Amino acid sequence: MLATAFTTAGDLGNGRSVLDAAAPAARDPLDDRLARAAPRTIEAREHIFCEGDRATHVYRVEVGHLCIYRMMSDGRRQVVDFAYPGDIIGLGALGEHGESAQAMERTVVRGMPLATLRELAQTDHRLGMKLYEALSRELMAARELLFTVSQRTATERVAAFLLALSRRAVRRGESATEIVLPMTRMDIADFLGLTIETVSRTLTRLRTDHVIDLEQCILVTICNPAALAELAQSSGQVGRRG
Amino acid sequence: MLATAFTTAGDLGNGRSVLDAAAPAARDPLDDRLARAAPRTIEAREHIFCEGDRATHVYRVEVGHLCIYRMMSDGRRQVVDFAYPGDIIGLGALGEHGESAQAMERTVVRGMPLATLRELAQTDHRLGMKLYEALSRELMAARELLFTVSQRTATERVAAFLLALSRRAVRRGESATEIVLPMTRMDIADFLGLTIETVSRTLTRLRTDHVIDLEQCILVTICNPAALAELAQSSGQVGRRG
DNA sequence: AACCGTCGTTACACTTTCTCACAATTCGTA
DNA sequence: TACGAATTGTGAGAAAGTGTAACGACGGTT
Repeated sequence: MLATAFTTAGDLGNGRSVLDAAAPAARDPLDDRLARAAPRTIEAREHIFCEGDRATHVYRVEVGHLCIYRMMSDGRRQVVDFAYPGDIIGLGALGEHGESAQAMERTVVRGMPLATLRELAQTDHRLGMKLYEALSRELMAARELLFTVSQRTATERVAAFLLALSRRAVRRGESATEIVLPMTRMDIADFLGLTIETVSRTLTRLRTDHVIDLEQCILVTICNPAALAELAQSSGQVGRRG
Repeated sequence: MLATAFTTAGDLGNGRSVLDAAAPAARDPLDDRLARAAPRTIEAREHIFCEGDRATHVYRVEVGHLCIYRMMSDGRRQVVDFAYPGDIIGLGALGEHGESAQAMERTVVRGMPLATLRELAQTDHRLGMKLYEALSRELMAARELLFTVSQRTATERVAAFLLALSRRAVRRGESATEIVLPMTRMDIADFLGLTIETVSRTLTRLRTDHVIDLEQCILVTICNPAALAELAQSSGQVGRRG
């Protein structure tokens, strides 16, 4: 499912998608191989791999959700991405992993040894290109997130985040307006470069403004997608060059 | 020079370097090819390519400096990287460029058509791997910058930025303490997610604290590298989890 | 069922950074 | 060399987001 491995981060943007075109539904050697791989179950809060671990496999998420993050020595954390079913993780690692991958709930993945992947890529140039493209897409996603975190206000970030999850849900054939947040407020905060309080406050304000509805902290209903999109773009102006 | 194409962004971190090991000085087919390519001169403020342009070449900087950035519809800008001599740019682009590349002064690059690159990569797997690695390194760099912008204070960001430039200068055989800033304050601000005023103020404070010395806005002398490194790590604490 | 720990929400004081205004400096050009 | 334009530096007030703390809701355990 490389073609569908768009990341949350990549979707934070303004809808522009450099690489959207030409996503062939053709059989994928990586897909085939992964389908035959043995599934592996990770319990909630456990890690598939950690920062600094030797990179041995790439994984595809089958069931559940993962949080991909990096830690700083003083405890500050940057969530780099959330992995959903169909997403491939561990692609960028050379030698050792630069991030940790933690299951947010009980999660099932299928893994494929890097050595095998390398062999396959050498014989099948199409696969090689696909890997390159997937990595390139991750780079785009990282820069999109960088943009969001660096230039946007708290409201814009949260709104963009919800819209990203919405688009992603649609891509999986789920509802665009009923969004499940499998991650904690802390995860969201560390993803968007905010504090949990600000995330909470912002979500509350979106609710009182009737842009979204919140149930049990986990289920978000987008009541006013247009307003949400508006907020994601330019909040109440902001930015010296607004 | 793929092996030396570490980016400013990638150096912002705490010195950890996932990929430092095994940088073979061996002949590189990409290098060979680029060395034979015709040089192209770009005047100050002109672009090699712009966001949305069809990606046709990868380029290696020979002389001068480039600013790689993305624009948002409302004018906000995110500088993604600064390219120095030896750096390769345009690697991640698939189809069309996701960023613009602007010369900060008169700059010379050598370009290589993507088609040629693709051909070479198909026959030479070593090159294919190198390209993949270079892209992976760019991803790491992007995430490092994300971390910096997302989690660090203004002082930490500026300090980390100066240290990154210093390391980079060393790598090119230049002085570690005498740093030239070929970019404007605006470029730095848009790189670090700050305003020019904050960048200016922060630099001034570093100077009054005798951590650095400033001459002509462009030449920075690091007087106290240890203090600068200290500031880059954890400023005066800050961060709820400090 | 009561307890405990975790997570999320809310309020308020506080800090950092931003915005705006203007002075000083630098650079390019005449 | 002098001028004008652009860039950079500085200060004061405003705004956004943070830190702290208290409280409530939820889920698992005994």
